[in-house]
Amino acid sequence: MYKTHTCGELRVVHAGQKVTLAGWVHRRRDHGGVVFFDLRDRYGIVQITINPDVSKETLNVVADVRFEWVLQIVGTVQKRPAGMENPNMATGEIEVIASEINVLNPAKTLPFMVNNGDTNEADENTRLKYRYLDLRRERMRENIILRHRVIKFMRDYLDKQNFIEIETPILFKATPEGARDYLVPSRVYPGQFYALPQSPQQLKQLLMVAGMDRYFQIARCFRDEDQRGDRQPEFTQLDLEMSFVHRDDVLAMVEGLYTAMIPAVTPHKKILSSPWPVLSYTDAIEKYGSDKPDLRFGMQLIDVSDVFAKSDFRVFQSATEAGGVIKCIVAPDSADMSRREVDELTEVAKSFGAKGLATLAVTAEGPKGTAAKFVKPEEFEAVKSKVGAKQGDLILFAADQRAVVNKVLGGLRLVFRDKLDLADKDVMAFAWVVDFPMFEWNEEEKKWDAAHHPFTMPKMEDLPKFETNPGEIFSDAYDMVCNGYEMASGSIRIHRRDIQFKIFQLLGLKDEEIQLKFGHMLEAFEYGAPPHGGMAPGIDRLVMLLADEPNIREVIAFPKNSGARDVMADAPSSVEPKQLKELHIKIVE
RNA sequence: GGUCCCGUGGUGUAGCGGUUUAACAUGUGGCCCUGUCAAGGCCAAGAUCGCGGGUUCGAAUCCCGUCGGGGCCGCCA
Repeated sequence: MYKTHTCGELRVVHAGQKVTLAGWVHRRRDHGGVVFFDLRDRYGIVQITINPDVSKETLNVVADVRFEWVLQIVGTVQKRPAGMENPNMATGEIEVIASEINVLNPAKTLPFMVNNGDTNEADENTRLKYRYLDLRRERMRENIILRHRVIKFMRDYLDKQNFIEIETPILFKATPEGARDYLVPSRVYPGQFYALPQSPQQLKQLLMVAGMDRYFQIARCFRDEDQRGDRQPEFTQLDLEMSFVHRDDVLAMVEGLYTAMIPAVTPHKKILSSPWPVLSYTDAIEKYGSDKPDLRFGMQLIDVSDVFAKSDFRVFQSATEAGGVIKCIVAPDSADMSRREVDELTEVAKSFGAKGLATLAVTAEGPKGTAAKFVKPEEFEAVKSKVGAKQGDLILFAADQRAVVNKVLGGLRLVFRDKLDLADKDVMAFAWVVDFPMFEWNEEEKKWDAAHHPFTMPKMEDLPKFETNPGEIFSDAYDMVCNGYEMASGSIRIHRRDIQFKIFQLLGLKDEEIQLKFGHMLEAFEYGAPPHGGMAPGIDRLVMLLADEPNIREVIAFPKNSGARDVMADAPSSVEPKQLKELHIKIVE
């Protein structure tokens, strides 16, 4: 070993000991005669003191030393002289008086500073290009360590619950449904491809058929879709599956895991309510305008169609006549919002599909806002009392088809959350959303899509609707949500061949196609498949929330940028013609 | 695919039609300094303002295009 101790562990009890340390030069303070520098490793920072009275030689060595040089120090731990302690440092009561310094490796001038906390943070592309330097920063190091603790806790907890960790293949089979696959060409079979798994869904179900009973995996998943702050081309899920369970058994298991984990890994985070609230999908959409509601604050959507049933306001009239609804949210203390701010909100509303945005400000002089002159006094009073608006509040209306109204107001609700700082970042508002529709109508392709995935068990009592109205079939799917993010998604699965076959047919797959793509699943269900279900909590998003980070790139060691590029290694990149030839691939310009 | 925002020394910002030879901080180089901890002091180097075109007597500044980055919508079984 190059060292006897880590930089973070030395305390007064070590005083008098001769130690050897190795690490990076975090800062240096050169007084000409005496020189201090802070040596850093993963475990902390310690002050090294070069005193010419102790060793003239070390002073010469250290003259050239700059930021991020890698040094080995031999020295003696000393309690600092009275008044020289640094209470801001864990090791601030001691210092190491160097007797010998070895330069293990010098460093060029850095493209950005790694020792200045979050001030002057470099452009993200620069950080990603030099990710190995970026990861030296305290914030990144803490995020990566937190991520490790989360995964370690999950492994230990699930192990105690009789789960076993099983690896599944990364090279698997393309699926026609769902996200775009990342394909891997086969050298051995010209024109054929593996696909990287969008999730180990099929494999974990087959492990249940195999009698493994309780499976989990820290699973990498790949989806070739456009990026977001909370979406990467490859991401990590805690994939798990259980046999002989009903929905509530799965929920209880995962809720138990998270309820135990949060205080253990991030004691400062508070879980809003325990047990977690359970919302139906329909309730979530109607009350919060989202299937992943942020429950840290109110501002629920309120249906005021009845209040404006006889309204003279054209916008309201035409919405109700077309079979739509009028709903609103109440923004507290926002009546004095400027015209410009309201215009901005209107733009936001339009981006979610609204044709416009009507507002009513409750002021001392009566109603103000874009809808004020169209609303009768009795309507104003009625809506005020129905939504509980008080003076100073701003009521925002959306009038359109129900789905549009919910989406628009749901979006605006989150804008006000951020604008008015309504949500405490240290609160984790976990909840379950249950009873999802089984299918969604795909208007573009004029066919039914699976709302969750095609292996989800429909509600048994809805089975007769297969022939009549598939849109009214609900499923045993469930989501875990927290603070406006979908944190996990799962379902009770189909374990019967006949039901599974029917689902595929309804999704528009031809019989031969079903056999070709999913024959292995159907066949497996004929050899004694147990009832089973599971879910897959996202690890990146969870760590992002726990670390108070604004996007998941900050909790992934080597993430892609929003264009799905690795800017450090510069991938994807061209390959040698020889490689292409072996893979039987020709590039078409 | 659509839309909005951002590109100024190595890094982070200011400047937003004319005393700007583009300012400040930090970093870099040099000198001074034996108790600092974001050490301090003095000096110096370092940016044709992403790129291309246009408007103008004059463009970092206004307009158009393009490239790069980020957010949102679509997409994400």
